[in-house]
Amino acid sequence: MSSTPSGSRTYPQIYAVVRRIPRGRVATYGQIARLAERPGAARLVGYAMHRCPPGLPWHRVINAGGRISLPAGSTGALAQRRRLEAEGVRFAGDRVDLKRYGWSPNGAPE
DNA sequence: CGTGTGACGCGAG
DNA sequence: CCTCGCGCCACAC
Repeated sequence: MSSTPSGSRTYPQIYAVVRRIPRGRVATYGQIARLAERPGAARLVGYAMHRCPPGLPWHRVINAGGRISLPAGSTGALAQRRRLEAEGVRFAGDRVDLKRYGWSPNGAPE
């Protein structure tokens, strides 16, 4: 237990965390990495998201700056923003207020 | 079986 | 506000 040989479990773990993000809320890569028991591996989350399987609310994952990481103007970025707005997430310019829409893994029911 | 790399994070200048 | 650089880990070639 203490040493969770997550090893190859890392990806599934990341996906599991992303799936837990409630609708209308967003989580940052670093936060997900931490919840996936891989603190500091934010890049891994990004890597995992790049390979995200279908059915995953990948659009609820943004960077710590509250911005969409995908290249601005790219199809993915536009799709992500559109989905978030469809869930009630408002954008301040090209940024999201994490204080307001940031997901609290501890108990914050929406 | 080694190297590079990437939807990141953050301190410093 | 910006840029620069290091750390980080699994996966692709």
